[in-house]
Amino acid sequence: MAEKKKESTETENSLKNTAAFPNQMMIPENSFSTPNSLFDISCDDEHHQKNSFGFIDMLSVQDFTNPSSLFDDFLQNMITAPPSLLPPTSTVPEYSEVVNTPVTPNSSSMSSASSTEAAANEDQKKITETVEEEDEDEEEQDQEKTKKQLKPKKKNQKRQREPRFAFMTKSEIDHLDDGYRWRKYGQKAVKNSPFPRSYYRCTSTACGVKKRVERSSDDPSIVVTTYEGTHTHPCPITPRGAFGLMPETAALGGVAGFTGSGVIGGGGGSTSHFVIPPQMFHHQQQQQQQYSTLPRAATIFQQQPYFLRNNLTPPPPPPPPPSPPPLSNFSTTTNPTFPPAAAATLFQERPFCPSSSTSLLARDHGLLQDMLPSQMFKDPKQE
DNA sequence: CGTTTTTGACCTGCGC
DNA sequence: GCGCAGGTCAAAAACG
Repeated sequence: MAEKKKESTETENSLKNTAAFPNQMMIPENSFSTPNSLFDISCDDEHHQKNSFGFIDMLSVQDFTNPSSLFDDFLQNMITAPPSLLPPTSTVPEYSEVVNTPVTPNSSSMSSASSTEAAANEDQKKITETVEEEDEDEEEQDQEKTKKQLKPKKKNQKRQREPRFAFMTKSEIDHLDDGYRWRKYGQKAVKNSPFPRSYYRCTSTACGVKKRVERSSDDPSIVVTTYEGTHTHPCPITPRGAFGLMPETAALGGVAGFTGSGVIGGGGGSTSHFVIPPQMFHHQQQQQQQYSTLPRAATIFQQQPYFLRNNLTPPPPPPPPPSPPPLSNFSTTTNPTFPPAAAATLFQERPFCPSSSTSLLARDHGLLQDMLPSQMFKDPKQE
C-alpha cells in the first residue's frame, strides 16, 4: 500500500527528469543479449588484460580495507595479483561500473558495482586513509550511536563506512526485494535529481547493513541500489533449491545480502542483474563448500566490457542471434516457485581464463545448469 | 498492538 | 565561519 503510494509518486517524478548519474553508464540492451557475448568476452585476451579487474577496479575505491568485510580475501587477491594484471589506475574511471545483460524493455535489468557516485568515492578514499582509526573505534562508535541523539558526537570521529556495493536495476520498483527485510529510516531529496533517495536498514538486530535506493535521473526506469555493510545473519527468506545459498553466502560475508551477480526479479516486473568480483565469488564458493550442504546455485559471472569501465563508446553490438534466449525470461520464469525478487542468477566473471576457458566453461556449465536454459550452455562456437 | 513508513529536525563533512 | 548536501534519528502516522 504505502509502497505503492510511494511508487506512484516516484514514478510521477521519474517522468520529469534527467541527469543525476553522469558517471554511470548503461549498456546497449543487445550488448549481452546473446550467450555468445555473455560468455565470450571474458576469454578475450585483450579484454582479459584490461577487464580482469574491472569490478575490482571499481571496488578498489571502496572500503575493502575494512577488515571485517568480505573484501578481505578479495583484497588479498588484489594485493597479491601480478601487477601486470592490474590495469593502470589512470585508465580506469573512478566511477566505472559493471553493467550487464539488460533484456526486455520492461523487465530488463542491469547490474553495476561501483562506488556509485562521487561522494561515495570520496568517502572511500577517506576510509582508506582512516581505516585503522575506524577499526579501533568500531565498538566505541556503536555506543556513540546510542548517545548521539542526546549528545553531540565526537568531532574527530569520522563516520565509519562499510564496503559499498551498488548496482543499477531497470525496474519500476524502487525497493527490490532481495530476500532481506529492510526498514526504511530516511528519505532525502537528492541534488540534481528529482527523485528522492531512500535509506533502508536491515531489520535484523545487530546487522548494520544499510541500503540506499534511488532512481536514476538519467533514466527514471533505472533504480540504483547501494548496499553498505555485510549481513551478519542468514537471509530471512530461505528459498529452497539453488537459491538456498543466498542466506548462507550473505551471512558469510556477501556484501549486504547478495552474493554475487545475479538476477533479481522484482515482483512487479523487474529484474536485476548484479555482479560481484570473481575473487569475491570464489571466496564465497569456498565458504559455501565449507558451510553449505544445499545445492549449488547457478554461478556465472560476466566480465565487464572494457568500454563500460572506461567510458568509451561501446562497440557495435553483435548481430542478433537467431533466437537468443531472453535472459529476463529465464531469470523470471525458470524458477516459478522461487520468490522472484529473491532469485539470483549468478554471473561468474572469469578474469583468469586465457587458456582454461574450456574447463571453466565446463565448470560453469555444471553450476549454471541448475537454472539456466540448456541453450545457454551450448558452446557458441558449436552453433 | 507491533511493525513499518513518513517526515522534519538534527548532525557531520566538505567546499568556499 | 558559513552554507550546502548527505546521512541519520525519532516522533507521529499508517498499516496489517
